[in-house]
Amino acid sequence: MALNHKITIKDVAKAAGVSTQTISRVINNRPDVSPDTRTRVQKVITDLGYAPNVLARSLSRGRSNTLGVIGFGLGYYGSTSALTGIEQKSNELGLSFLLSLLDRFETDRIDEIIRNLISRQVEGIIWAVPGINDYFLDLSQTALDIGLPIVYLNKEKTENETVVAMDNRLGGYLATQHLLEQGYRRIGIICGPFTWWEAKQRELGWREAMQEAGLDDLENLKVEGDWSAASGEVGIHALIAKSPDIDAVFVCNDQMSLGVFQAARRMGLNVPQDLGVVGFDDIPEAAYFYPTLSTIRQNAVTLGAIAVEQISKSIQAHQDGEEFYPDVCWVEPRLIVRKSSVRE
Amino acid sequence: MALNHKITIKDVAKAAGVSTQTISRVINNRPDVSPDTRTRVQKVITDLGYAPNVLARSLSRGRSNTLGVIGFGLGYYGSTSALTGIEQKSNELGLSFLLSLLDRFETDRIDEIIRNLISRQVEGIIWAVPGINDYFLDLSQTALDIGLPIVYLNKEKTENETVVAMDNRLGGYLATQHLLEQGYRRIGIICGPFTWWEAKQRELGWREAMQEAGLDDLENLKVEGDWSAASGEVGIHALIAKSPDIDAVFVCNDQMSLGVFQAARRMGLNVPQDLGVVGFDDIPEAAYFYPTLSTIRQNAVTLGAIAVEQISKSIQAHQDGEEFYPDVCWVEPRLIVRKSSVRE
DNA sequence: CTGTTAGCGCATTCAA
DNA sequence: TTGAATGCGCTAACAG
Repeated sequence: MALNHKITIKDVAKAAGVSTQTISRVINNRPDVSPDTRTRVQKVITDLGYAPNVLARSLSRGRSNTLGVIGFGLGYYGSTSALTGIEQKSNELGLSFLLSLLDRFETDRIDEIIRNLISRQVEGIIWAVPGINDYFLDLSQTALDIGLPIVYLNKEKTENETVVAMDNRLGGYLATQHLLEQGYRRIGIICGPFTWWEAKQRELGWREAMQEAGLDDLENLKVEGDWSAASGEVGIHALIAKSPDIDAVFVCNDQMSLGVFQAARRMGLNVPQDLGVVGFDDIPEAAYFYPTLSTIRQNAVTLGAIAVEQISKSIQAHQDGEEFYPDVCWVEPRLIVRKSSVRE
Repeated sequence: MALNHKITIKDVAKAAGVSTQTISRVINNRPDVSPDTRTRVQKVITDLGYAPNVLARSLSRGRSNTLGVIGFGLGYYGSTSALTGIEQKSNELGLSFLLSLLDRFETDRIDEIIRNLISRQVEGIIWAVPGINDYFLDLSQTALDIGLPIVYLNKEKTENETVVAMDNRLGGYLATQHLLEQGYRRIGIICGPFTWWEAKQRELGWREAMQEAGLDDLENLKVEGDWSAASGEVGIHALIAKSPDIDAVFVCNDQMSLGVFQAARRMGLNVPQDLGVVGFDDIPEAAYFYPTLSTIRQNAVTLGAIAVEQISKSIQAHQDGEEFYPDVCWVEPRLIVRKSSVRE
C-alpha cells in the first residue's frame, strides 16, 4: 500500500472509469454510491496509493480541522503534561495542531504567531502561556470578533472567555493545611514568579490557610523563586534570614524543593524534623528525593484534554451557528503525603 | 489592526481598485509593482485586516511550508529538548510543524499518522522516536520513493538516510573513562531499555572503555532499567546481588541515578566513597541531587535544530531538482564532573 | 508595471 | 446512483 501524494482524485476517477465526484463520495463515505462502484473505486484507491489532499479539502470545505497551540517552553512539568493531554485528545477527535512555543513574553513574536495561525486557517487556539499580557488580550479580542474560539489554560477568568484551570489556590491551601495539621506553625512559602497566575494562586491558598489558623506576619514568611532548584536554595536562605524561627515551607514546585533540601543539608537542618517541606507538581522523581517529597499532584494531562474538548465544542457550536457559553472548568489537585512533611 | 480571515484577496482588490494579481504581488513582495500602488494596496490590507490564506497558497504553489514531527512522549528530557530545538529552528526558517506523539510502538497508529501527514502535504518528516521498527521502515521507504524527505533523530545510520544523532557511545565512553581515572574498577552499568538505540550505544561506550582498561566479567556488571528512578533503585540492587564488589556505576540517565542514590542511602553506602556514580543527560536538577551528580551533558536542542536544517536543505534540493546526499550529523556530548564520582 | 486566463485538488450545488 | 459545472483563495504564465 504505497502512499503517493501526487495522485489526485482525477487520476483515480480516470482509472476507475467514473467521475471525480464519485471518488469524492467514496472517500467521504457518502451513502449514495452503489456498493459495486464503491468497492471498485476503493480498489483503485489502494492500488494507486491515493491519499486525499487535506489542504484542498479544507479550502473547499472551509474547515481545516487544525488547532493552534501556543505554549511556553517545554521546560516545565505542568506544560509538557498539558501538551500531552492536548495531543492525545486532539488526535482522538481527528484534529491536528500547529505548535508554537514562546520562551518569554515577546510581544512581536506573539503577533506573528497569531497571524500565522490565522493565515493557516486554524479553527481555534489554545493559549497555554502562564500569565497574560494586555497585548495578547487585544489580539484575542480580535480573534473572538472574527469568531475564532480560544481556550485559555490556567488564567484568570474574565468575561466571555473559556478557561480551563487547575485549582492552584486549592493546592496551596491543601499543602499548607497539611503542614498545619502536622503541627508546624511558622510556615513559609517559596513562590513561583508572580508573573505567573498559577504562582499567585498558590500563594493565595497558603495565605488563606494561614489566616484561618490565626497565623500572621505573613510577609516575613514569603519569598519569590523562579521555579528552578537554584532559586529554591536561595529562597530558603532568604526565608531563614527573615524569619529564623521558620519550621516549615510550602515550596511552589518540586524542583525548588530540591534546592531547599540541598540547602537544608548544608545548614545541618533535618527535613522533616527541623523543617517540613511540601512541594507542588508531583513530578515522577519526587518519590525519589531524599527525603521523599510530600507534594501536590496536578493532573495537567487532563487539563489539556479538557481544553481540546472545550474548543472542539466551541468550534462545533460556531459551525452550527449556535451560541457557545464560555465557562471555567476547574481541575482539582490532590495532596500526596510522603516523608518530607511528617515528623517521626 | 484587526485580523480577519474572511477577507480575501478579491475584497482587497476591489477596495484598492486593482486586480487580484496586483494584490498577490504586493503580499509576496514582488518587485514589479509601482511604489505608488504598493503603498495604496498595503493600506487597504491593513485597513481591512486581510490575512492571506496559507492553505490556498499552498495548494496553488504546491508547497505547504509545513513539517511533520513524530515524537515519543514528552516525558524524557532529551525528547523535549530536541523538540524545543525543532520548534526554534523551524520557526526561524518560516516553517510550521504538525506534531504527533507516540507513547509506545503502536503499529497502526504510526500508519495513521504518516497517512495524515502526507494528506496534509507536509514537505518532510522528522522522526524523533527512539528505536525503530521494521514496519516504519517500510513506510519510510514509501515516503522516500515519493520524494518526501525524512530526517531521523538518534537512529542507526543505514543506506540513503539522513540521521542526526548524539554520540551516545562517546558519552558512555567518557563516563566510564572518568570513573576509571578516579580509581574505580568494578564499574557497573544500569542501561536504558535495549529497544532504544541510544541505550545500546551508551552500553557500547561503557564496554569499550572497560575493555580498553583490561576489565572483564562485564555481563555481571550490567543491568537494564527503564529510565525511571524506580528502575534505578531496582537496578542497583540487582547489580550488587550479581557483583557485591561493585565500586561504581554508570547510570544511563539522571532519573535512574536518583533511584540509585536512594537505594545507596538505604543500604548505608556512601556516594562517592563506596560507590561512584555518573549519570547521563544533565537535567537541570542534577546539580541539586545529593550528592550533586556527575553526568554526561547532551545538547539535544542543537540536535533538533540541526534536524530541521537538514530537512530544510533536503527539501530545497528536492525542489530544485538537485541531488541531496544524506549523511549523519553527530553531536558530541560532554562530561560534567560533580561530586558523585570524585572521592574525597 | 498591470490585468487576464487558467488551474492547484477537492466538494457542493444541481441535473440527469 | 451518477455526472457536469462552479467555486474555495491564491499564484503562475502569459499578454498588453
